[in-house]
Amino acid sequence: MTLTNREIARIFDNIADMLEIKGEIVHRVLSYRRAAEAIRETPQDLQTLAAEGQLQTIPGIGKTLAEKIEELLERGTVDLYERLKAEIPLGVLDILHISGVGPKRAKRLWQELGITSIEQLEEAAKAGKLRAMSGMGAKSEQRILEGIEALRRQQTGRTPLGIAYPLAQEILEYLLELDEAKFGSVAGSIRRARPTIGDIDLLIASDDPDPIMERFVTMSNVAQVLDHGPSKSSVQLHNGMQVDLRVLPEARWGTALHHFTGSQAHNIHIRELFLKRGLSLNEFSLTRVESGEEILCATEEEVFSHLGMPYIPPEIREDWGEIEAALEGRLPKLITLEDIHADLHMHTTWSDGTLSIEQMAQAAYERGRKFIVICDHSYSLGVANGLTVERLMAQQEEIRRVDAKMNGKIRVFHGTEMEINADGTLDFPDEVLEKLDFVVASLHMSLRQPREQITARLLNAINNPHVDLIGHPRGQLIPNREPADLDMDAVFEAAKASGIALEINANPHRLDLEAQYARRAVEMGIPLAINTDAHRASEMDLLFYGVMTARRGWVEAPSVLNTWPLERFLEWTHQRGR
DNA sequence: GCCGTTTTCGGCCCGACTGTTTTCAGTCG
Repeated sequence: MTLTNREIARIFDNIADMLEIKGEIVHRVLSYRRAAEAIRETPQDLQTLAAEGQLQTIPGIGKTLAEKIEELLERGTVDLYERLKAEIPLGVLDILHISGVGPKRAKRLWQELGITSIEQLEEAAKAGKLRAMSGMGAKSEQRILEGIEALRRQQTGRTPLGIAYPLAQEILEYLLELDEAKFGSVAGSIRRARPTIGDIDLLIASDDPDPIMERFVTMSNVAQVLDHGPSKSSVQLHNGMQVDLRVLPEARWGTALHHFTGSQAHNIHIRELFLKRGLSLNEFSLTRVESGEEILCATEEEVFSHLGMPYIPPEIREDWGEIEAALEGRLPKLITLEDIHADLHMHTTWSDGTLSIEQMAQAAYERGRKFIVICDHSYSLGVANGLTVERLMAQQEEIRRVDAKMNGKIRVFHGTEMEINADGTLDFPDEVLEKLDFVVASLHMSLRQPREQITARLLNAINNPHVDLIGHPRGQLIPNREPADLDMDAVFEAAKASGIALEINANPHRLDLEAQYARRAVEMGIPLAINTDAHRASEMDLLFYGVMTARRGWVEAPSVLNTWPLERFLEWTHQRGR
């Protein structure tokens, strides 16, 4: 059983933590952390890359780490890790996750008090044993206990974007009600549209921060105030989420928003470029290193312009090549919400939706869609009241009737979201599929099959000439269900060969394909579709999550079926054998 | 441990808040 990318990343993170506790130089530690992060973001399997000798093409992976990855793939572990584990109990690493405990304290707690678990630490803190250590007092003890509580409130590590984003907007709007607050923005990973969010970052422009900070730390949903200063405050909410608020003067907005949007890797790269030009960048300004002269930037555009760059959209600020692209004038023209005028995957009461065909058509029309495809489930998905062939054909009559009734305001087409069964078979035979306007095929069941089996299932659907689109290809549910163990390289190769499209499912619980896979699909010339998979009218409003995900994947409008004029869309489905 | 339009060796982004340190270390983002 070879290790997955995620498991290898986790081992590198553990190695980084242990090296840090040992007091290893910080840059060696950071190398492991950066490598772990890069591995998590890599859409290809490390195994494949290793076989091709391509591991060092991953940024942050050099000769040494490439060898360690190869050893991990072969043996399941690596000498360094084994030696470190023999030296430092793994429980000490758990303690590191407590807010207020870093490597230095974790090491002293372990070595001076023999504490190797969160439970032991809690017991010692409650017994007042921590204050015996130099540099630790009663307040530190209390803070650690609060940190343990905070960790327990935080049940799952990261929060889905679909929960964090509306919450962040709500808090921001509440704070902006104050006259002292001129304007504000959500920043951090929400602004970059990461599918899951660690904490909420908010930024407000003001010359008088105190009342804003006061309103922030006294919000009714605050469980605990973590920091409370004039420029930065942090709280933890009752739901476990941490929210950071920064307040800065309007004249410094550009540098501030850029700084707090990140990513950290992007910021570091940008700052290095500035340093080479004799400029130091922080959240307040640019500073000429020699003269100390300050240059204020009120907009992000100004920040980039001082490097001779165009504006880089936040969704692609991950140091995945956007800085080089900006310098060379080849930034993508990212797709926008306005580019989309069709939705090719939605449900009705015929299967598990809540509205009739006509109601969904009307709701889509009200949201400016020019055409939609009704794709209800097929019969093998019994829990969703999937359609038999007979009901499917009856549905077609109803769809034709509604399409006629809409009188050209919006076109309504007939499709299916056909089940790809556990044995790889499809629910409808070719002669049925031929009668439909559009065919989506999706995996819902037996998602934990071994890689070869589940990949073969999906390839069977991809290779069927009547299937136009694979719905939510990897089958993940954010935050709790991992994607299926698919050989994505094989999936992309097959999709390329068959000319099929792949979906970016806009529902924030799915966001599937994720950005890095969407980017790879586009690079290979595979068309995409961004669909809401709506089961009710309100879910049509989640389309922007799909668009943000696409933007993260450097996707441009021409690659996306939903941006095409109707004639071109119909032509494309025709060419696919209809 | 990575990496190279100043470098294959010697660098590696930058600042806020807290607590207990009488001048700063630790932690965090």
